[in-house]
Amino acid sequence: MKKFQSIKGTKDLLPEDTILWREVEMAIHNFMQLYGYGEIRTPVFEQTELFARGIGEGTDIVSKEMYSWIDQGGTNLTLKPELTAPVVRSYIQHNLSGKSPINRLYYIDSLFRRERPQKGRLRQFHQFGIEAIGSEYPEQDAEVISMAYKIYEMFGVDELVVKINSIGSPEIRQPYLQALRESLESHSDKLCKTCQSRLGKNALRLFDCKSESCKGVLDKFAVTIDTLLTEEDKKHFQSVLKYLDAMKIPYIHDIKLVRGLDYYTRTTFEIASRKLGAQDALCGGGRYDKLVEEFGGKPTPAIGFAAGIERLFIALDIDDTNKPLPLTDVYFVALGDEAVKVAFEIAEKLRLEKGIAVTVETLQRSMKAQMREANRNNAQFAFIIGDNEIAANKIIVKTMKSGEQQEVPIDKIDELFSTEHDCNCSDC
RNA sequence: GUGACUGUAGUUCAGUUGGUUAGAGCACCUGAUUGUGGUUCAGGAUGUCGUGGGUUCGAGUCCCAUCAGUCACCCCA
Repeated sequence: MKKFQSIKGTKDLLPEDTILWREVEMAIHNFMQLYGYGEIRTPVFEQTELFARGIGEGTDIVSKEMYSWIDQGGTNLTLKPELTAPVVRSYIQHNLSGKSPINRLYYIDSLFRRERPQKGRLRQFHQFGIEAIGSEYPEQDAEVISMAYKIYEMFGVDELVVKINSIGSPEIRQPYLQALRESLESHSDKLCKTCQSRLGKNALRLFDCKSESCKGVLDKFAVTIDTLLTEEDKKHFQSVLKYLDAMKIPYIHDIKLVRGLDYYTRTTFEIASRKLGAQDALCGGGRYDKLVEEFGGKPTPAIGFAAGIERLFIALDIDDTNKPLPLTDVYFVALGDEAVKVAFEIAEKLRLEKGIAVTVETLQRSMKAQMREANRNNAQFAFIIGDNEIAANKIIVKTMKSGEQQEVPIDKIDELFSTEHDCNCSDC
């Protein structure tokens, strides 16, 4: 018999995991609300062309990592590999610019890229992120970058490194690439093999090379982008840095920080943590002042970031020992079918009227086995009911922690919870 | 797409130069306690040794292929 298993690079989240995921998601929702950002949810798939034009045909994402197919109607569709393009599409489609000149949006979502899985990289993975659409001013950059920083601070992630750079307007991209190639042409023999091929097809990525000898060559000979920035670009960038200083956000101005997606302009940034291994970027983002126009909207400046949730978990050092326990308030130990009937009735009443989490035995197990289950479920109380108790119209209430137990008349059960009880649940 | 390493019970892992019936801790189940968990004690079940082929009298162990996982490259969150 064939055993099915989840697709390579995808993960099941079991109850022990989802408790934590929900906590993290709730924290993100609360955080975003504090900054006045509204949640946006877009469909899991879009027209392939949206990503091809938004992210860029030449990028690895579009050229080899997308899950794309032709549907029965002949439309070319793609599971979303990132969210800026869908959000911008939605922004234009629903005319959000007409409702307000500034739209602050955030999302928590699943993304799909067909890459070889490794630490901090999956084929279905999760990101949260924000898109602030409408402001060209540096204070918007500062707001977005500070939010990325503050949310990691809130989660208690340490060893944060914020890298920031300006890559200028799209107009200087081509001249810069040309200048970069020219500056390195005569030294290309000193570069590693991958860098030699990068020089031709993806020159900006040269700066990511980890080889010491390549770094040396680059430091010595490579033209950096700041030499081509316009006065306005420079002024904008300096203002962003000034705001960050004022907010006491530490950063490194990394003139080698470039981002892979075509739509970025001016400010780009990245937050990394040493905890993560080779894929050390927790989040990345930047300005994309031309994308709305590119998609047929009015010229509208924007900036955002995207943050990997799985990578956040790695940075948080979550393991089995600090995972929260599954919780219930009451485990109903029921002996015999009459007892089960009564237990169901009482359980339902407590759930509805008192908001108490009650689990009723459904395996007809021995009392010993049921008690063990109560313990495993981390129940605060075991309610024990059998023929004797039914005859006396009582149930036995055992406090698991102390081991004490008392008989309580069935019609007085809800009084146990009449005042604020010492609830087990994670919400209170 | 490329490379390295790893696949043995639910889980974490032992398993000698190839040798009979493949083990341990934890978890699970039963009992000690006829209706009382978490501690203790006694016992119990559990495996197509990832899969397929090959070498051999004999393969968990050696060889080949394949699949899966992990990490790294490329690239990205």
